Parts: sequence; C-alpha cells; structure tokens
Amino acid sequence: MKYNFNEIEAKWQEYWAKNQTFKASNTSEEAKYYVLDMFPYPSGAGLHVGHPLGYIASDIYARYKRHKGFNVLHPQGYDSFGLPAEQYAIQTGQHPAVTTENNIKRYREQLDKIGFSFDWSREVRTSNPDYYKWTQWIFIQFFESWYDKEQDKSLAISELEEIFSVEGNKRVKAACDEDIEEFTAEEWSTFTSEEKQKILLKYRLTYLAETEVNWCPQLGTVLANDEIVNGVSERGGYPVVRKKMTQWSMRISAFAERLLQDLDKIDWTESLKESQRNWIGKSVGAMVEFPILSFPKGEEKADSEKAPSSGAGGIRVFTTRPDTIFGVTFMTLAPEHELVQKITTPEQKEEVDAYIAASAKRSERERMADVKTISGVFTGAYAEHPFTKEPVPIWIGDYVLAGYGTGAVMAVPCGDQRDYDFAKHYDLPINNIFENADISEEAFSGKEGTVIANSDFLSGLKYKEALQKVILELEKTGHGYGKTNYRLRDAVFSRQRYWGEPFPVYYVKGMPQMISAEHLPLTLPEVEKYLPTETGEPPLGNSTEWAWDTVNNVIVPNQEIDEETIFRLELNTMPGWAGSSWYLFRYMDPHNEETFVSKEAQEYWQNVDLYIGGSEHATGHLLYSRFWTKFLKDRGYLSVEEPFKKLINQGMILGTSAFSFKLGNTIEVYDRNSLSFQGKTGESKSKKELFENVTDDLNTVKDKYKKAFITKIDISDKPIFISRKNMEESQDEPGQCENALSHLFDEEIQSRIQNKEFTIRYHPYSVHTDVSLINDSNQLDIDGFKKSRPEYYNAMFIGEEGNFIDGNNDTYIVRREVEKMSKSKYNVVNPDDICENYGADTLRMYEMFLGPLEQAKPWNTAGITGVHNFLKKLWKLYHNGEEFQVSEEKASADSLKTLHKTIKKVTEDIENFSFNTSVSTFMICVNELSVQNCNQREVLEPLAVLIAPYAPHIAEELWAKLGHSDSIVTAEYPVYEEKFLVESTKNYPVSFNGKMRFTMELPLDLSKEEIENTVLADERTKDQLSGKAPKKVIVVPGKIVNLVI
RNA sequence: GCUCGAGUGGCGGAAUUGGUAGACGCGCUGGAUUCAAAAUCCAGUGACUUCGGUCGUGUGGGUUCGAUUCCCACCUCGAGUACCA
Repeated sequence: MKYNFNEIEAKWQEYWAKNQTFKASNTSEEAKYYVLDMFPYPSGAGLHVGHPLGYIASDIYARYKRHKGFNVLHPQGYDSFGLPAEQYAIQTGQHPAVTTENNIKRYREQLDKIGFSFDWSREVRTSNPDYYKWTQWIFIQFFESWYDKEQDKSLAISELEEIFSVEGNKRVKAACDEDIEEFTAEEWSTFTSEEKQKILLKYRLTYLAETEVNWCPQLGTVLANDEIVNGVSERGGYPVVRKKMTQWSMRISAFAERLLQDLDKIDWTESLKESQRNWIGKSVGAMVEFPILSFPKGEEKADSEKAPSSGAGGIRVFTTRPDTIFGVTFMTLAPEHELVQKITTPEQKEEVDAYIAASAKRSERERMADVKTISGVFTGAYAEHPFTKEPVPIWIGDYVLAGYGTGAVMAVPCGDQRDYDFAKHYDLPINNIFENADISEEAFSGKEGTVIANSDFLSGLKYKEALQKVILELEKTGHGYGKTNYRLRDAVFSRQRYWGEPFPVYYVKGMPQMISAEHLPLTLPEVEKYLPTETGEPPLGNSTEWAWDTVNNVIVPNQEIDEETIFRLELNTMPGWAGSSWYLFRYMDPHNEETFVSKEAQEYWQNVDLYIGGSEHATGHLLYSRFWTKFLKDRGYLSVEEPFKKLINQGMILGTSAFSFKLGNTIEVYDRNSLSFQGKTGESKSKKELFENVTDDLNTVKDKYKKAFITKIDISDKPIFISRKNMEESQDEPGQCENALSHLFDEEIQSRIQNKEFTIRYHPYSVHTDVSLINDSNQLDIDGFKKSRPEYYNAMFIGEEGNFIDGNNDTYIVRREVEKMSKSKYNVVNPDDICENYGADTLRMYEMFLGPLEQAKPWNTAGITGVHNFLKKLWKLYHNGEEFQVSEEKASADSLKTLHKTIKKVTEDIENFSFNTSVSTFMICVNELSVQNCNQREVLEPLAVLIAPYAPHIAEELWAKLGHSDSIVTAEYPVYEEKFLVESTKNYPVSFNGKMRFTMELPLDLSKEEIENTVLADERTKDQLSGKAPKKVIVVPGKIVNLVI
C-alpha cells in the first residue's frame, strides 16, 4: 500500500480539528507545561518555509511533553495591529481590519496544513476589541501607579497622594521626572486639583511629557529606539530625525536594575542576555558638579558685562572615572545642552550659534556615520574645578550626546581617547595623571592596577581606592555623589498611527483623564483617510466621532465637545509592542470578560516554560514583556516576576537569490554538478576547477555585477527574472518588485519599467529541475530547453549556480547569494508547495534535519528527498507489499536493541533541543530495522509513538492501523530499558602513538592486564612493534588501547 | 572599535567529563531493474599514494600516551552594538 501522504494528512488534520484533540484544560491533576511561539504578524505575503521552523520545534516539544503526561498549553494567535496593514490602507483605502482578517485566514490555512498541535480555542488577536480592552486596562494601571525606589516596587498612586497629604514629597524616593520641586503637606493641601494632577503626572509610570523623540517624517510617526536600525526606521528604512513632542512614555527606566539582575534567573542564551545587558547599559560612577565661573581668574569685568550665570549653580556631569578628576583640562557640553545659551560669552555667541545650527541640521544618521570628524566650539565660559579651584574652559562638541547622562562631560584627555583627540585637535592641555603611562600617542585607558599620580589627595592610590576616596570626598564637599547610570531610556508609548490600540484617555483643560475601566473597550473609530490631518494631527484626527461624553460614558461626535462634560479623546494610538507585552497571560484565560486573566488560571499556568522565536526581538518585545510582567506582579495581578523561563532563538532560514549575467565572450566550461539534471554524461568539473578557469571573468563580474547586468541584459527578449505565475503585487509593499530590482537597471530601462513596458516577474527557487538540458547530440542546448520548458529555463537561471553556454556561444554566469528570505528578493519558498509535493511530515522533519535549531542555515529544496524517502521506508516497515502487516511474535534481540538505542538517543536529543540529530537517529533506526526485516508490534508500536511528535500524521495513521481507536496523542511515551543494550564485548581500537591501526573484539569483563596481554600477543601488534618492546601501554577498559613506542 | 558566537569532505552537518574524525542526508560514481526514463534496490565516495602507507577538523605554538575537544597567540566569517563619558 502506497504512502499517500496527502490523503493521510488531510484526514488527521480534520480529525484533530473535529475532536479538539489539543484543547488544554485549566483544571488538571497533571503537571502543567506551557510552550509558546512568538505569535506572528499576519502579513500579506503569507508564510514562507522560514516561518514555521520555530513552530515545528515547539510543536515537537509540546507533543513530546503530552506523551510524557504533562498538561500542555500550546496556543497560537496573531499580533494583528501594525504598520504594513495601515500602509496598505493608505495606498488602497481598504480598511486594515479587512486586510488583516484576510491575511489571518490565509495564515491559518497555511498553519493548519503543517499539522501543528495548537489549541485554537484560545486564539488571541491584538486588534480584537475583546483583547485590546485589556491592553487599555493595563495602560490605566500604569497611569494609576508610581515607583517607590525604597521598596523597589510599583505602588498605587493613591498611596503617594496619601504620603503627600501627610508629609509632602521631601522623603519620597520615587522614579520620577527630575524637575520636581519640594513641597510640604501644608503646601500640598493648598494646591488646586489641577496643580496636584500636574505633579502626580511626573510620578506616574506612564506619563505625558514633552520629550525629544525619534520622528520619522515618511511614516508620519515617532519610533522607539529599538525600532530604529542604523539611524533609519526598521520598517521601510526611512530617515529619522530628533524632534520635541508631547508624548506618552512608559517609565521602564525605573525597572532597569531589576531587569538587569533578573536576567540571571532565566534560562536564555548568553548572547541574548548580553544584548539586553548592553541595552540597559548600566554604568557605575559619580555625578559631579562643576560651578560655573563667569570669567576666568584675573579677567574680572564690570557686572553688566558678565555672562549670566546658571541658576542651576553649575554643570552636572556623569563620569565612570571620577578617580581621574585631576586630569580634567576642559569640559564639553552637547550642543543641545540647556546651559549653552546662558553661559556663552558675547564674543563667542556668533560662533556658538552657527555651530548649534549646523549640528541641528545634521540628521542622526549623518552624525553617526561621521564619527571621525572632530568638531566643537569654545563657549568663552569657564567652570571651576571642584578640588583645584582652577578655571576649566567649557566647550561644546557634538561628540557629546544630549541623550546620555547629563549631556555634558568632564574631559580627561589623558584617560579618554575622544577627549584626547579633541584636545589635540584644538590644542588644549593634556595633563598626565597616571604613573608610568605613555600618553604621547594616545590616551591611557587602563583601569586595574593603574596608579594615580599628580592628583593631590589621590596620588599614589590604585584605581579602586582612588575611586572610593574621591566619591567620599565629593560627597563631603557637596560637589557630587556616587551614582549609577543606565542607558535604558523611558519608552515612548504614543504613535501617530491609525491601526493600533486607542488610548482610554480624554483631555480636560490639557490634563489627561482616564476613562474608567468598566467602559472599555474604547473602540477604534472609522476614518475617511488613514493619513495625518492637514493640520498635522494623527489619523484619528480625521474622525468626526472622537469625543467622550463623561455623563453617559459613550463616544459622541466631535461637534458636541463643550469642555464641560464632553471632551476630546486622545488622537495617538499605542505602539506595536503594547499588545505583545502581555499576550502570554491572555492565552491562559482568553475568554474571561471580568479580568485580563483570572488568578486561578494564572496561578495554574504560571508563566511560559519554553518560548521560541527570533532574536530580532531581543531589545524590543522581550524587554517590554519582562517590564510589564514585573509591573503587573508588583501590583498584585500576577504571581510571577518573569514571563519566559526558557527561551530559544531559532535561526533564520535563508533564501537563495540568484543573479544571471550574459557575457559576450565565451568561456568553454560548464559545471554539470550545479545543474541537477541527470542521466546523460557530460564534461564534469569540480567547482574549484571551474572557478580557477574563469577567475578573470568572475572577478570582473563580481566587482561590477551591477554594470554587467545592466549592459548585457537583453530586455527585449524578456527579463531574466521570470515566473510561472505573474508577480503578485505585494500587499505589504506595493511596487516592491520594481523597487527591489531598480538598482540593477540604468535610468532608461527603469523608466521603461515604470511605463509598464516590461513586466518584471519573480520565481521562487523551489522548482524541480528535472528536465534535461542536453540535446540528442550531447550538447548543452539552452535554446531548445528554453522553448520547450520556458518556466524551468528561467528557474534554472534563478536557482542554480554555474556557467552556461547556449547555442549562440553566449555564456551565462549565474551566481547565488544567500540572504534572508523576503518577497522583495524573490527567494521565497512556500511551505504549501512542499506540503503538496512531499507532505507536512516531510516538511517538519526536513526543517529539523537542516541543522541546529539556533543556527542560521540556507534552504535547499533538493535535499528534501532524503527525508521523504525515510518516511516511505518507515511506512514500508509496517507493510508487506500492499498489505498492512505487523507480527505479534517476539521481536529479535537486535530489533529490541535498535529500538531502545533509539528511544535513549531521541529522548536525550529532544530534551537538549537537538532535533537535527534525532532525525538522523530515526533514519538509522529505520535503516537497521529494514535490514533486520523487523515487523513485530513489540518494536513498531513504540516506534510510532516515538516519531509522533516529529511526523504526527503518519504516526496517527500507523497507530490506527495498529488497532487503536483513540489518537496517538494520548499514548504513553516508550520507556528506555538498559537491559536491551547490554554488551558483552567491545571492539577496541588499538592505537600506536595515538594513531589507530586496527580494532580487536574483546570481552568487556577482561581486566586491564588481560587486555594488555591479549593485545600484545596479537600478530598485528607484533608487526607494528617490529620486534621492539613498547615503552608504555595505556589501557582504558571499555574505551581504547594505546601503545607508545 | 567593543561584545558574543562560529570555522570539520563537493554541500547541510555528526562526534567534545580528551579516547576509532567525517554519523545521517544530499550530491556524485558504478551496478541491478527498464525499450527508455522516473521510482526502487545494491556497492563505492576526505585528500594524496610507489597500495606499504602518508596527510587531514581556519593558522602557528603548547599541555598530553592520545587534542576537532584543553591552554596561548593570530587569521577569517557571522550576529549584536556603536562617540555611553
């Protein structure tokens, strides 16, 4: 009977859906296990073979845990708010909800075809009002909270009001805005409610503040730091500029230390923890204040001419090296620093203003790209050194960032390379304060063991001692104090977009008010256009019904706004990471209308035991999610401190893009290996030879491939990139196809493409090149092939690397590039095609077989036949020709040994997430059982269970044929028994000077001496020794024998 | 620049409390079967070789009876991060 995978898979997928096989219960006596995938954003492009990799791994683990008797929660859902659907809406006018719905449908179809054991009854969608109701609710909780640094915990804002009314704010140690003035309880009681609200806002864990944000004009929105890559937006690659705007922010910085410390408690990869550590960026040092001198000593001028001195009393700097304070020879402020205007002397004003204007014009990106150019201006002002009381000149320079620390540095050129370069460039003094350090060429940055010199009371002290002493001294004299600084900034939480969660906020006299929780969700209004309004308001400003009636608690038309009972609602929406920060908890209790997750459900499921997803979320989702979990724990809504106990990053599956070049000159060589046609003989050359022979041309082509492509491509004869089907306009990024290719063409061709004179098409790599390229006279016949199989002809050029000569003696060179799979690169392989041609079980096992889960690896459809053949072989074990047949007799010792060896290895592999090696183990097992002609139930039944997590469809089918009426999912996992593997002999490798020469089969119960004697008595040993006595004989029983000559 | 990770056949990759390097699969070669192909099955497949062997896990050293595995130095590639004071 044939292995009819299409039929089997459809049958069991239907069975699982109908019987709700994977529905998890919240009340169970069994131990729980929570396996979660990062839920996908449902893009218009659908899934490619790279997406399911992590899902397959987690699915195998979930199914394995079920066999092991765990109550497994393995849900799936959609992160369905986001930019692409909105961009598409802007371009086409289609409502994002509609496209999102369609995309989800398509995703679901694709996912179902792969046979995942998701509990779909728990599906969540972040864009669903039933879901974002709770996202809004959590936002309100943030608003109603403040952070007490003494308890290191978030508390209710009402407790803070309580404290204020009793003792004012003097003793409150809160994570809050820095510009808060002290007040007493009496003063608090005299404040108007408005003034109180204003003050409280500075303490809330989500707050409204004018902050400098990353503004992306093309996307029309602000972006968080982790949404910017290399100074451009992660999505779309548009420039980002700094801009001051009033925005909602989340006070994540309050949690910096906990987020850092708790990394030690979770089982994540070291590299991921490391990137979070870098992102949090803790540095320990001191805050030092340098008083401002209006003018240097001895240059006193009349009062009227004095530069205004700063009200703040001085320049505050943060430094990690306060021990080098005697090496300070100047100070540098960021051009944006607020003191700059106040301290600049009239003589320097013009120059300073010009510099500020110039650096403001430079985009973030330019500033980053241009690290080497040293620039700065003297302000004319001086500060006073806190210890020497010497005047220190104050400069401004754009190597100092406004956003880090205080936006000012004390420059120690002898110890910091940037200060050193700056000092050299502007001819500022460099004082050496290190013993035995050469600073003639560069700064000295040593720490441990360094001895400080020329530094008054610090001289002669080592780095660590000096550090302690100087901080003590600073605190004593009131010039500074020890301080820990974090790079982690508060997260901007507003987006000027339509397709996101609306804030449950309305404004009364400019002060934000929360809509009370019982009136949630505040649903997204309809708008005519998804673009910003003409006055520059976010898209929600286009809605004519976006006002809040505080009497009836309903949304009402804007014209009813009276600022008495009816107020304007917030126009911003929440960022993409809002919904994804807490979704793991919603799966535990997805239909609860009373709360975001019930206490019972959360306490049963706790948190995620195993989380699988991409490492690109290292500093975004994974950090925010930890932040929200800690917050909700503080406020008593959760019992766990961390969302994800163990995390695995699956590596990316890379696609292959190819470039073809047609050259005018002829290269008389082709590589038949690279064309996977078979049968006829042809000239065969190794890749190495091939590359050697065409070195010159290749180098030319590689260096100038764009040019070669442009000059040689014959566009009238159809473009090189051709497909079986027309390029579908990508829903995410229309026009993407042309854009992606445009750099390959010259202007004339580009314009012709734009005029639609040519259609550019693409082809996925997954075509089977099963047609011969060789004609009857044993010649490479590209023209003939092209005519008979145009679709394969082009696929060949896209998919295969090599050199080709056609009938006109024109040579084509095809080179591949391995890169991220993406629709815009035309290198996408669709899992549906694989399921159609080979089956889901083959796809699942092949993806696992490709290599270690965490490693990036290129996709190559060619290798899939190996796995497919393995499944056919497995099927054959249970069949005798056409008939299903298993024997009830006892299995042979060999077969039992094979089985138990497999149980042992596969179980170990699953526990270690080494899925690639377990697939080989299955192959070895089936190969051995085939040779043994094993068809006993005693072996084949446990084998079916063993493989069920990997290839669930075939396992179910075989399980049913074995006579079971219930699903294999309920079957117990086979138990490994040592007794079947006990060996009596060992095939010892016998080495001479560490080199293995031959092997000897010896009983395992021999003593060391017996082994040694037997080996020495052997003829082959005597040959090796050629009469001499060995200097030494090493015998490791059960392992090896080594003789030293 | 800094941090982390990795370098093994034609390819994807196995093997590390130090103990037979290259499991398993792809590709390739030869054979069986076939009118022919596909599919399937069998055998072979690291390099060199005077068929005795010799060399071989990025490079150069070291420790050891024995090193892909441990130590030192270097090279290359990948990922993250970047004027962080």
